Amino acid sequence: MPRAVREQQMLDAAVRIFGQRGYMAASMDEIAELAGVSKPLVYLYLNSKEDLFTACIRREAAALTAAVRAAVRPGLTADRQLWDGLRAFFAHTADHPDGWSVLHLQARTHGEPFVAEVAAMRAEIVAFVTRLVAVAAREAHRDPDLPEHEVAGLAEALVGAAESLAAWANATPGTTARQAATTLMNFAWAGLGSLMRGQVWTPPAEPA
Amino acid sequence: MPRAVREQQMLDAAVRIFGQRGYMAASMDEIAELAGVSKPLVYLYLNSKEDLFTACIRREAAALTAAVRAAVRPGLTADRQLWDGLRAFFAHTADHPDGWSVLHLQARTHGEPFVAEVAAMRAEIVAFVTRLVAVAAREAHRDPDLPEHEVAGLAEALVGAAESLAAWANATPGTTARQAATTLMNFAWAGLGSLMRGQVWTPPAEPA
Amino acid sequence: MPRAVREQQMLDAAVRIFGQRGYMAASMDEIAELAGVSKPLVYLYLNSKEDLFTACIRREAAALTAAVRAAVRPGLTADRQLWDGLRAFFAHTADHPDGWSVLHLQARTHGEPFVAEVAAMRAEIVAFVTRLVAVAAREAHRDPDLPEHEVAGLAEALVGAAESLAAWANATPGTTARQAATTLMNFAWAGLGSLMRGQVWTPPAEPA
Amino acid sequence: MPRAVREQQMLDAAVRIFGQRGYMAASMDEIAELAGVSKPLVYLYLNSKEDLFTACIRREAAALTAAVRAAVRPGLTADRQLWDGLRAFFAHTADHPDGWSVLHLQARTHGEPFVAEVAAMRAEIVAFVTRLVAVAAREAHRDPDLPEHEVAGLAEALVGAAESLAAWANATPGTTARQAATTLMNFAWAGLGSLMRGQVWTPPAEPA
DNA sequence: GATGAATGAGATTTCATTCAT
DNA sequence: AATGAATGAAATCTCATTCAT
Repeated sequence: MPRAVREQQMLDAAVRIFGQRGYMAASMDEIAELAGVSKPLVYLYLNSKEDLFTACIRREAAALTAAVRAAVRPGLTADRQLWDGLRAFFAHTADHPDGWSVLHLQARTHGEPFVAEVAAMRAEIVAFVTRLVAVAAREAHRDPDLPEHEVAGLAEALVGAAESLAAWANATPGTTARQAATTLMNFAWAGLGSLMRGQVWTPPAEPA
Repeated sequence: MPRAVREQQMLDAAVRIFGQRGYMAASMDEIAELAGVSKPLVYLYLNSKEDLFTACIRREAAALTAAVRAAVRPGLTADRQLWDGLRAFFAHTADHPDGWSVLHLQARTHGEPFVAEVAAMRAEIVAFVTRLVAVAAREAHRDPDLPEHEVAGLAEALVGAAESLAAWANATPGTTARQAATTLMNFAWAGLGSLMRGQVWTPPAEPA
Repeated sequence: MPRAVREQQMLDAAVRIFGQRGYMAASMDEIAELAGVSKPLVYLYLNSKEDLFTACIRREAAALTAAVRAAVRPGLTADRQLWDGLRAFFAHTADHPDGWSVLHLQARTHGEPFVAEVAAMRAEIVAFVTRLVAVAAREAHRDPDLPEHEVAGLAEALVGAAESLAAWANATPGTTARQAATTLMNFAWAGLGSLMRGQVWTPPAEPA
Repeated sequence: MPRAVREQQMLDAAVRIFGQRGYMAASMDEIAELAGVSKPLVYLYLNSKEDLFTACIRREAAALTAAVRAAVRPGLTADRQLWDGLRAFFAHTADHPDGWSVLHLQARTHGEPFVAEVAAMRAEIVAFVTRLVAVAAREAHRDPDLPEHEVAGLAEALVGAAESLAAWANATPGTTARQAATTLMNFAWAGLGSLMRGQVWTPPAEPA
């Protein structure tokens, strides 16, 4: 059996085990067994547990961003782009729960190298959302512009909300990607719209 | 030295080590050493690594919910309650990064018993937020009511956004709890307000 | 059982196994079994295979130099000091063949850290012999002095001859430490004496 | 490429790796790679790691003895034969450090089969030196003859001194084969000469 | 003649956990 | 109440060796 095929089988198995058990609790024995190969072969192809985990992160991150990118058509309006992207995001995470667990849970809890790996992907998504918010602001002729730091915070909040809803949708039976996306669009787009019209929420004055 | 004090010292050490290394990478040796006691004593008081971790989760969850509860005054308006709660949340997570790491990262990545433990706390917070959304709907005389499933999704999204902002605020120097809360209120309250006024975002029709 | 005692038992076992099998072929399992303890205890006390081997080298080197030093009385003539030292050397290596194997064979074949460790001991012995040669030269009123580089080479040769004879004596039944020492003294002291009297061996001229 | 050539390339690589890493630390992978062939080919030609190491020992031993033998002309005086042999020995070991490491260090530290292999070569050299000592005794008309056991010990000591000086000369920059040979001749030949004239070193009487 | 693919066995090391005192 | 001493079990990783082609 050619090497490339075997390697994908190993990554499949590794994503499943890492996603369910976590990085440290996963054992190379178990991964090799699930992949249907011997342990030395895993080491021959993937070098070490750390490299194997990194390879999983990269593959799953690439798959997720590819799915989102494929769904978004740059010519459309900002809200339509966001809607399409969100649906693709929720659909992909629902279809690949172990991959999503690797990216969202496992990779972020096990030390710098992995955190950096997944942070790169997340930064890409946050940048995409930030771009959409800016486009929306332009479309709404907002004046003056939103401060940059504020935009970053908003994008961060939106992405966090999406991540959280992905887990919730997966755990709540009968919740489709379409519904999750609708909920988030209702929540976010109206909020953004209000912001664009200058309707900010003013915090109460601090007591002396 | 009385037992209760020793036990708290052990939990302090355990939260620090678990929060920084993760559940599996943390060693009982290191925890005992940091607590300044011998390992058998840790076992005498806390039984096992699993029990010790569970005790950590419970203590940190109780501390976080207590901090939020103490900040919220039931008599005030819904937005004021949410604002006060968010500020308390961001302040507490910023002040107890290891405890927050245990709750938000570690406990959710290491198997059922711990996931269930932290899910209970999260459910409590989501219920609190859900109550606030319902109150807001009543205050806005919204008619007809938002469907229950939709409210749950909104609360979930809001909590997720808050969790995400907590991590972002901790990682971005110069971002205070007050700023994080303001950003989130701007994002969320305006969105909720629009929703209350019936301004929903309508998804495009599916292609046949 | 107190720690110090157990540690010596482990070193005894380790010297035996290392001496017979070599550093790499020796397994920690075998050493632990011979010492009558579990493997983790060996690691608890001695840290690692490398540290354990280093500890063996140090202990055996200290024992050998102590034996030689104890036998030499500084007040006596140079030839008497050499004779006493050699007898102690041959006796000790005959009594501790595994220790001698560790020092002479194993430590010198397994990488820098160990080579350096045993080189320190050897340097001490070579220095002692060099001192004796210098004393002998003074006693013989040799004039002019032997060049320094030449003295170093002589000491090196003498120590090498002794090391070689130690192995030979151990492998040849019926050869006592006294006999080995006599052979070497006959060989070396006469040679030194001739040198002192200026009877050098002159190499033939090189052909052009 | 003809088999004999390939085999020599493999042995070249093996001697280098064995000489630098030691028998156990050397991996067949590395040897095959350095030889520029695949691992199965090494097994096809040389059978096993043990056989490969044995082949290395035999080749290097043959090369060393051949070099010495080629330098010695039987018709000359005993001291001239010794001098020529020593110079060839020091030159060869300096030119082939990995081969010398295999013979002098590695082969003697890794169990019976290899020890026996190299002992055979050493015995040949000792026999050659023994013959020279006997010739020298005849030339000096010594009477009575040196006891056989004593001659064996002297030859052993001389060979050991040479081995030791070889390592010393290699490690001391600026020391040529000629210088090492001169040092050893001065040390040894004068000693032998004295012995031949009956000037033995008499050990002190044992105390009761 | 030559190799890519594959593995059984065993190496060092770590860790949660328990006695005896 | 507290601990020094000790271990069974399992982790990652390496290596000599063999097929099928």
